[in-house]
Amino acid sequence: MTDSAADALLPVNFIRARIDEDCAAHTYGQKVATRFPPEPNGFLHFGHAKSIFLNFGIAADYRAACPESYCNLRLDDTNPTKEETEFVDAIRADVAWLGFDTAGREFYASDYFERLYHCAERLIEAGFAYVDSQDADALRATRGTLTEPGTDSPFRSRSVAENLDLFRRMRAGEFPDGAHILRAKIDMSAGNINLRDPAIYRIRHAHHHRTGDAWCLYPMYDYAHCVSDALEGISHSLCTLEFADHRPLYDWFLDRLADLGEFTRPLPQQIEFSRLNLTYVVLSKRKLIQLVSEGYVDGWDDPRLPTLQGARRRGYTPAGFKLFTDRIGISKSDSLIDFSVLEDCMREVLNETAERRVAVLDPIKLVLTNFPADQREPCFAPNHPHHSELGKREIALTRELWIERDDFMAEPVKGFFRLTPGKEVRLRYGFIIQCTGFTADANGRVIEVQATYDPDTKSGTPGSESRKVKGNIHWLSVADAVPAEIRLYDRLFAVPAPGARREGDAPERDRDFLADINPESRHIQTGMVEPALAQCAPETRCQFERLGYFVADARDHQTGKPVFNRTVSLRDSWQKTGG
RNA sequence: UGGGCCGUCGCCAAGCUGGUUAAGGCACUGGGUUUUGAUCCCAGCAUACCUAGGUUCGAAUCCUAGCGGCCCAGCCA
Repeated sequence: MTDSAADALLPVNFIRARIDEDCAAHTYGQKVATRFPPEPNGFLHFGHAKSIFLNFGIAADYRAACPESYCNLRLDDTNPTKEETEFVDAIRADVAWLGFDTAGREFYASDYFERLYHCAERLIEAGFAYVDSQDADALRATRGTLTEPGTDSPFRSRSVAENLDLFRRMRAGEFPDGAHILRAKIDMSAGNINLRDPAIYRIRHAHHHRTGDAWCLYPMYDYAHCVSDALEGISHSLCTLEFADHRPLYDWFLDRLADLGEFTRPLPQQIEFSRLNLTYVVLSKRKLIQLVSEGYVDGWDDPRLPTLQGARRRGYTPAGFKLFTDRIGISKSDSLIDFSVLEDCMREVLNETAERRVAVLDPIKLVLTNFPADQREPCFAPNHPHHSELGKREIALTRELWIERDDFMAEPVKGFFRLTPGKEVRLRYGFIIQCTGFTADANGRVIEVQATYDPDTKSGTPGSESRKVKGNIHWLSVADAVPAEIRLYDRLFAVPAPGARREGDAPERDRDFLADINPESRHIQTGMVEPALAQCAPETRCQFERLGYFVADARDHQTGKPVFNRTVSLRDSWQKTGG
């Protein structure tokens, strides 16, 4: 039970329990083989991250017990009208970003077109498939409904010879799109609609991103997927719950093909788990496409989008996603994870790894009236409070400083313990100061705060600890601070379930998810940052002390012209309590 | 009288070949540390497992009947 500490850290779920048995019994020899099979018709989103860590994670973990284990990246490109190379490249990059090397393990369903075709002929020869010449409307009309059985096609009893001839001519390009399809001959009265003679092949005179114009006949998912799994020696084919109804079909194809000698047993087995649902976002491909194409966001990598590319630009980390997927687990129950769980995971990782820096997002000037105008007092700020090995850096304190507008209140509310007239506060890593006054413009807006500092209270000097003040605010010297573009992001949607019906809405009818977009999801402002931040590389992550985690924008940040995106704010129990 | 899946603490989630004090995490609450109202540390947090019956010495775990939720009628994946 307690073999090692490492065992205790491995995720526990029903899928791993199943695999444990197969692995121990060597059902599939010395391997556990999985695959991650996205269709290259869009960008990967947070839901895919769950699947990636599941599939690649299992292959990695089981190598200890079954050394030949692997996970394939398979591009499921069986529909030439929707798929593009651009997406393939993005998918590969995202998988790599999450930490998985797919070198030598990258496959395409389109690589198997010839083999798929061959197997289809075998199926026809064995009487398990036939060419149907009804049009799409007729097919729909004869499929039946959820409660009524379908009816047999008039073409269902064509001879093997005729089926084979037609199928070959379909491949040869003799027929236009839609003229015929190849169907599995199963049972038009099955309660499971997927078994009512499902389509196996359709004619599509279309250019495929990899096979070009070599084919005008393309296999359907249900057929291509299980065969692809078998060809790749997949042992456990993991997919989401909505495919559970397809499992009988998955097994039907493979069983028959195995009987015909095309595959050897044991055959791959499909296991379903529930997909990720997150509050305040949409994870449907259709809706993401709409948000991008209609300009509600700035592109597929907009930091507000739940795409992996967006997350990366937002400053989210692969380790954060790993923590998240471990934390939410794998099961078959419909779950709805609060977005804050993901944010907390990012905070947890960033807290450990991100160096601290100082930035003032909404600056007002603070003048230390008893501080000499020509003096520069060196102060030392540690780069990480828990990791002294990361060193410290010098920041100079001068007479004129920038402080956060929020850190001063002319008339403090109850519980406010930062700067306020007559009160003391510590300038972080500097001195204790006392507020002596402030000046406001004609509109009553504070434009400057005055204070005096106590030279005997410098941080790090003997005795400085003895004087306790509750407030502790960050600051930047006016002389040294560099202006920076700061992009503050909030949730893209204002409600937990975008597009969902709410109380008072007409029944049985969803609202337009676009109406739930949060108009305040992005604020761009100019703040001040410490000089070092103007020199850092794009994608550098750090914590702006007391504010949150930020990342130098991958596209727009330049040396001397800094641009930072807020990844996530720090937790704030002051704001939370309504202060 | 269609088929499939699910229902354990606010959110996740173990357990479900019957016998455990019903794991664990997150959130939350209280206390401690702290020059980030952050972090960190300690403590607390389901006599209860959708409901109602039944079997049993004993049921979250087995049986029956209900209730609730999700998915399926693409020549999409």
